Amino acid sequence: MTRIVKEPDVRRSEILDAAQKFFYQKGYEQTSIQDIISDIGIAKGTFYHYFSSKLDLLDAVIEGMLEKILQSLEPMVEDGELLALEKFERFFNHIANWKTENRAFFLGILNTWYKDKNAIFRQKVMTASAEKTVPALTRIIEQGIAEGVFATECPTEVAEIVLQIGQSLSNTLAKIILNGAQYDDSRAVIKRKITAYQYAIERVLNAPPGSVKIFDVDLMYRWLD
Amino acid sequence: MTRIVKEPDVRRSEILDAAQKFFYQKGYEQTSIQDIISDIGIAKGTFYHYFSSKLDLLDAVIEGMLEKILQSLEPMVEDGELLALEKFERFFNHIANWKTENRAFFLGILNTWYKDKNAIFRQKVMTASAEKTVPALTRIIEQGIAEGVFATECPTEVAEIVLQIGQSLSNTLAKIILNGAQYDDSRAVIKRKITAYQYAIERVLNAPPGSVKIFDVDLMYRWLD
DNA sequence: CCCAGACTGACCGACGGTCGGTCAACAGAA
DNA sequence: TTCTGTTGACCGACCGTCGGTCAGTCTGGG
Repeated sequence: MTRIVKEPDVRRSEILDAAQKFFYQKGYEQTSIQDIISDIGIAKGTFYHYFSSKLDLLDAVIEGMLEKILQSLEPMVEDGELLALEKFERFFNHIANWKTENRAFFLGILNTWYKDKNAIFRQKVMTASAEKTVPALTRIIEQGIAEGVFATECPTEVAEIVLQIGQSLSNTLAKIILNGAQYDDSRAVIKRKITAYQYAIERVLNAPPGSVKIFDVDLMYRWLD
Repeated sequence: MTRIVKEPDVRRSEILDAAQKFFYQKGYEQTSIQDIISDIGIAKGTFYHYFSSKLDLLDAVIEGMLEKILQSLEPMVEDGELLALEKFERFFNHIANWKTENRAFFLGILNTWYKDKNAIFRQKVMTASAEKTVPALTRIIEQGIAEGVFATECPTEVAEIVLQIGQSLSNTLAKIILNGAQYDDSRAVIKRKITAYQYAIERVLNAPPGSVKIFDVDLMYRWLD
């Protein structure tokens, strides 16, 4: 076959982009390296010239995904004008909005995402995003303590727990949406879950009752179709 | 080869037991069906006579694991004498003690358990144990509300969150133990994590400060060797 | 005697990963 | 300028392993 040489950075990005596409489409396990190299037209050996293993590729893909989100989050966290509660709200809304903007895309992903076989991908993304996000959230919490709206002696640990609760809520809601068509009371369930989880976050932060408004119930309703 | 016929239940248990053994030893992904059938001396076809797939086997193994624990937990939950706070404490200590009793066994598992490749197993056990445990914990929380020590309008959701925080703490501690030898301040970190996570659970339950004593710091120290 | 169903193991396709080798670009010596 | 050695991007046949299939064999209870 004709031999095509490209800049290593370009090649690497090609592989990464194709991989990300397939991981979203079919999940990590279900995507074969053959899928990726056929798609962009390179040989098996070329792939292994850039990545030492399939797991290595997965790590690189996830790193790339998170880098984008973190960069878009950073200026808001560093903003000197915003109050901690506002930052806290935007922090979570940022992700929710991003998901909503790519609604069709995410609905397509949802099924793949929660397949048993996709556990590695799901789990890696969750722990990686938690790890990468904790420092920023910790700073927001510390600011909140200084402003007197939060109260904790362990901001980092509270950040970990808050993120955990948030992820847990996301998972719960996602599963409701997946089975949503089956039940009439989906709306009620969603509302109760959001209220309860949000309240729990408030409690963990020792924030004044009703001060934490992180999740938009109406926004979530719109996913039920 | 000589043909050996056994009672279906016996055969099934044989497979289940061997599978569990290997899953603990090598993890789910790293265990091949060949490993299992070689160990107990049956043919490939026999395996697929009892289980439709490797994933089906995994589900069965996990179900078996959880059934044992839940059964040993049930009488305590139903006990009419115990206070909710006592039940709550025992609920979590039961698991911690079980792990401590099988210390050597668990230390051996730890490495396997947190391997990337073992994500499916880990994740399935965690979600399954959460799902199976929520009802019992919900009842304890409801009892606590009746006794005036807890306060929530959504006991089930709080149960979910509490378990989530507990699992999160377990994971954090396990990772500290795994890398424990590297750091001097492991003890301090463990203490801070336990304190913070336990306090968070207290807050979520709206329990009186210091009333929830779920995790034993000294017990955890002993894992550092 | 017969047959449901427990049991067998050769076989299959797909997959992750390896390896010997090709070839263009380039640097520096002649 | 021309020759030559080195580098590293690229190629694809090949390998071992794995989950899963299937046509067929054996056997105990009715």
